Amino acid sequence: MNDLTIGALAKSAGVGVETVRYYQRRGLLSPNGAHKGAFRVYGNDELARLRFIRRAQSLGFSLDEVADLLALDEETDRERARAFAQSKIADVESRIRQLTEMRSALQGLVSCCEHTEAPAPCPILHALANSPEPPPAPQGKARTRSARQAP
Amino acid sequence: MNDLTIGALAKSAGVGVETVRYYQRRGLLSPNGAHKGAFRVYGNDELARLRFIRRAQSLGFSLDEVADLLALDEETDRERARAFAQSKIADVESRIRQLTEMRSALQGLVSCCEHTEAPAPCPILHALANSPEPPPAPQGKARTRSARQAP
DNA sequence: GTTGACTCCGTACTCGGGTACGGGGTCTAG
DNA sequence: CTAGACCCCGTACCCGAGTACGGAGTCAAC
Repeated sequence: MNDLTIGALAKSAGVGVETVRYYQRRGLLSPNGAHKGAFRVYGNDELARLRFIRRAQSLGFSLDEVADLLALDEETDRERARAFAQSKIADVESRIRQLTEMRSALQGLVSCCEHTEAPAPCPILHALANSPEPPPAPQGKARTRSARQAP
Repeated sequence: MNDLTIGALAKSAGVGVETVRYYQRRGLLSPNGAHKGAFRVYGNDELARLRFIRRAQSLGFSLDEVADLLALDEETDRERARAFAQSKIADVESRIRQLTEMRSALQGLVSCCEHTEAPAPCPILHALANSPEPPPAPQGKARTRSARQAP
């Protein structure tokens, strides 16, 4: 049974110590368990759980959703898990559609810009200033952070 | 010259009053201008500017980027505007790629689930618990708020 | 002349997923 | 036995784009 300190656990899962502690605060990992001396030690089960969290996250599940996933039972909750995944697919697809629309609007502006002659006002800025389109909905950014650790 | 109060301006652009004031604080709209009595009045130029902001935002530009766009000159900054739009396209495309990967991973899980017989443990939860994949990078959500106003 | 809707201004809070900091305690190698 | 690395715990802060709230002033209509 390999006993990991929080630092070793974090490193094995590719996250920071603070992140582990944050997951504990959120209730995704249990904060009380075996101690060796004054320090808590973590086993393979907890490492697996931590990796589960990261995998689910990388598939687009929020930490709240990950908590729900963790509460499912591998034996009896197949239906629920599948429904969950399917609704997440729908979710992802709608975000893809939105982005695709944004891209084509932007491409429209750029190609318009490329086809107008030099001494004309910028068609992109002009379109932004005067476009007849209704201003629909802005959207947040999907920032992608990568590797943590090792400063 | 139609003079709008802040509330009328906001409504014409489909945003909330607080949003207008927020843009003023961010320097996207000027906070000092004509007054009629004790209240500030806004003209068509300011309405146009506000709509510009929303349109750019809906194309994926952050408010900081919108500020840069607003600083461009329609006559002399065509190059810059086009480069800006092009880099935003690249941006959007990379988000699309990410989401597409997420979708196919999810679809893999679901179809695997559909092809295994009933009395087996849930393949989705199982995969999340044991997948060999390296846990790469999670990603933030592109939440899409829509119309504001009208509570 | 008062009611109700609106404006002004400032500060503080929201959400999500962490990161940073600081003062202590502890563990281990040299 | 001491230095340096690590742990514990709590609190506060970051980002982006707003939203909420509260007190005070003001305006238009009835």
